[in-house]
Amino acid sequence: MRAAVQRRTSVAHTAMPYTPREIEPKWQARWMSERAFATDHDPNKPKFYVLDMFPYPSGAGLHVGHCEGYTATDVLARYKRAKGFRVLHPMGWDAFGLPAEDFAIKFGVHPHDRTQETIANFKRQINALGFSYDWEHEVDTTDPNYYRWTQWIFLQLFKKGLAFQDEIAVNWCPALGTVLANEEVKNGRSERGDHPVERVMLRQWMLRITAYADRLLDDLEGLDWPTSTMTMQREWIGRSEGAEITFATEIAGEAITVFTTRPDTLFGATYMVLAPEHPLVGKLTTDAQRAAVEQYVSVAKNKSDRERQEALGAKKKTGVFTGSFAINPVNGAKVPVWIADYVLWGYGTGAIMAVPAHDQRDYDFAQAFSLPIVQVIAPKGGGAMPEKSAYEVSGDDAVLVNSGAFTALTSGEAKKRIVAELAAKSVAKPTVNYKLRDWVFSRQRYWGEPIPIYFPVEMQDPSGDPRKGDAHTIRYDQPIAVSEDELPLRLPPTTDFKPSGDPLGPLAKLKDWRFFQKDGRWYARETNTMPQWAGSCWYYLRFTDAQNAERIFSPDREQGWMNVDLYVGGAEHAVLHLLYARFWHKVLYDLGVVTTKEPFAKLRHQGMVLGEVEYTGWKVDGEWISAKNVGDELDPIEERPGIWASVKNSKSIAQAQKLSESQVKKAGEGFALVDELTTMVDARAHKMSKSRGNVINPDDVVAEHGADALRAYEMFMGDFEQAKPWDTRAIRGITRFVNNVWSVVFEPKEAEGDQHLKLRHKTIKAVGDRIETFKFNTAIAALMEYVSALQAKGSVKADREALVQLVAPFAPHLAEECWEQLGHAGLLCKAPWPTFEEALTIDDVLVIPVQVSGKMRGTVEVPRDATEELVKERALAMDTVQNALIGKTLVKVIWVPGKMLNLVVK
RNA sequence: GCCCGCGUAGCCCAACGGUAGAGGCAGGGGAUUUAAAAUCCUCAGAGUGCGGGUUCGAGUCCCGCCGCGGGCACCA
Repeated sequence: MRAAVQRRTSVAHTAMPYTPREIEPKWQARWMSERAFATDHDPNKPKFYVLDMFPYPSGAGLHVGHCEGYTATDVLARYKRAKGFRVLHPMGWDAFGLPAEDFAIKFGVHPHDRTQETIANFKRQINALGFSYDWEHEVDTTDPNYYRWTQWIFLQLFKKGLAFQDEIAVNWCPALGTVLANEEVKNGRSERGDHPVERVMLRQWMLRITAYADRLLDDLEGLDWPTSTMTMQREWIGRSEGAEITFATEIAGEAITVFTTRPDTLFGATYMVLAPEHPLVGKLTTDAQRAAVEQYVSVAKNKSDRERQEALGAKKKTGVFTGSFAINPVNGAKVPVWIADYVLWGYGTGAIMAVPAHDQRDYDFAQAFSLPIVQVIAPKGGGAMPEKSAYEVSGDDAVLVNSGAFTALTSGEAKKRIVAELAAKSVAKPTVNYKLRDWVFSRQRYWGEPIPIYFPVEMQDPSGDPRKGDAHTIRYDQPIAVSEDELPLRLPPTTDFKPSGDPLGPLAKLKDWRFFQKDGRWYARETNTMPQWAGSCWYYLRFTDAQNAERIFSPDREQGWMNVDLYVGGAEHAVLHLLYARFWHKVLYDLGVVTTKEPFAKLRHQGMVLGEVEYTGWKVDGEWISAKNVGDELDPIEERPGIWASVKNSKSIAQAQKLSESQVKKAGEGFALVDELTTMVDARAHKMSKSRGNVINPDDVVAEHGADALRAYEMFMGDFEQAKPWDTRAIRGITRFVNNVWSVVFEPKEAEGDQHLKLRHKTIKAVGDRIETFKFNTAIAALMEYVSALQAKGSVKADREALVQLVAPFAPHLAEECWEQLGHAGLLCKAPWPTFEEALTIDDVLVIPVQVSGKMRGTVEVPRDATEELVKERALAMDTVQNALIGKTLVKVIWVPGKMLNLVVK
């Protein structure tokens, strides 16, 4: 009998189990068939444009890091829809770029085909997570209907003189077969692939982003962006105010102009330095010095950025004297002119006045070559000067010394006066400089947007054919825009994508495409393509009207949706993508194509999702050593058994040994071997990487726990913007939570009366507030509390409905299934957000902490509107308070209404 | 070297300047089970990296350090 009852109970449980594997596809299919997330363009509703940084669809598929950002935007999108907003929540593909092309070279699959495969896989993964994207607004940067407009924008840049060609020293990466933007080079190596980069002179397309430097800087003001990102953009633009000052030389008619931010230190300029590339180098070099100078210049020019970097690390400065002198315009002093590669040709005028007393770099150089150091600035009101370094203080805290008529002025005042005096003699002018350089916009690869430009071809023999290799000259100096009605200029089909080492790129090999005849004349197309950044510079605009076949987008749509209300993506794009997109946006604004000055009103970066916490012990020759004796990790080598590192203060190599939790024990601040408590081990989470083997694949998590659990877990892990480790065990907590929500709805326990009324209203308020403030982890914590209460004490229907609605943004499939169970025929994602009454979120009885001189002595329970008198009276009635008052005099009472009481005694 | 962020129970993380604990993981005990898993109940656990300061009161604000992570790096 008993067994029979048991069985029946267990049957009742299994009759309606929570099976994400079934309900998730069910609701995904329903959402799709009902076009549940089709964008509502109703202008009478408030708008909310919530955007993810669209991904490059890599072959590796979606990453749990993507999921975090996409879940956050999806939570907001679903929440805002429920709050009555019309929401634009699109997704697309930043699909041009090197990996597909490299894959093509390796496996012979056309980049287009490969890209479509990887897009399909990404889309499958995204849909499996139940994100509410409107695929009717999808864009693909490699689609000719999209890049047609990327090319159109390029032509507008060209017509405005913002796209131009230049012969410049570029970062040529032989391994990648292309040039790279300055931004794509780190420590003299390519950011992508970590290959060496060389400096070579090449004809390049450039975009004049520097013309927008001030606006890119000024318009940051007022954006709701992370301060760190704003700071990085400001520093990247690097606006710096100073003056250009001209020094006469010994050669008539040849003067050296320098840029300085410290004209107040002019009396301390004891030598000058020209960059090795400076055009005056040859003229100023004396015969006696010529051999040495030529030697130095040729070495410097061939130095890779990597080598320059290493020289910087060593703090060793190199240089050579030209043999000639310049005249300091402020005091007529003769100063020697040197050449050194610590002066950059690309910044300012490529020449400096060196003030070793007040600039550390000049100081180091002067020390190395025994050049004079003259102090001209001192701390205001006396004070210590550094003994072995430059004194770099300026402004009102520093005054001039040894500076003729300007002595005793503050540094700030002297800057103005000296420039004014020299300006009157036309040897100085106030100048602003930027670190920002113009943007190198051409790439020598196949898989990118063709640049819609062609050039006249001059044939040596007028009847010759350049396609056959007949002698000809391409007039690169006469670029012609492809007519707008001929766009898109399609990428020609080919099977040969291999970079040839030829800076013209693979397209140059397609002679039938490259050369064409018009009105009896030959022309040659530009064979470089655009960089991957191009497509992402304006995709957020196309999203508003992705299927428009006639124009880039309709003005109605642009005005109806821009600017982006919330933009979410990785901090790695803090400078590059965000700066480039802002630049294009401003150009489009000037053209009247868009109506907002800035594209992204609010920006948030998701924190990195790290791998699981790992315990790592270190061994040298089979013996354990403490982790603190281990130096830097060595460069990763594929397929090695452990990770290797140098050992501090020795030539030994340590090998990493992965340890299980049972092999380690907490010891003081860190962890040690359980058998050897003095040997410390590393306990930390590492970045997910293939080589470390700690990558979590979302597909696996969905298969095991379901999409809702993955979504909710990603939101629960910790602060959205902070890095946090993955914890496979901790997902269980979320799985339990999801199950609990399920059982509250499917195995309801009726409560006697609406006993959760206040908790319900508090929870509705809390979840809404926390979604809006990006505190998703605490929103879920509030829901966990609520669900626990409903499980423990039973619920009424209003509880169950509120719970399901509040859970919906995080676990939408579960919520839809529950909503249906609660008797609703329509979709939950179409239902309005629950409301709360403020009065019901406030407690009637308060527990007031009582302190005596700041120390906790207990609490008193009082009505919500209790006065100070009442609380004080009850507090004084407590023994713990009385004991603390013995022998003391009450001098002050701090009463924070509704919060706490503090009795201050002496 | 400079800039930014972060250091709170074994772990992940909460906490308008006002009772250090919301939530989760792991752990102990118990219930259920032939057993295990799952589930439920329950218990315990830190004084907030270190040193100063401001305050009636500091995890929170200020100063100086240490550690971790990220970014920048000869920009005159």
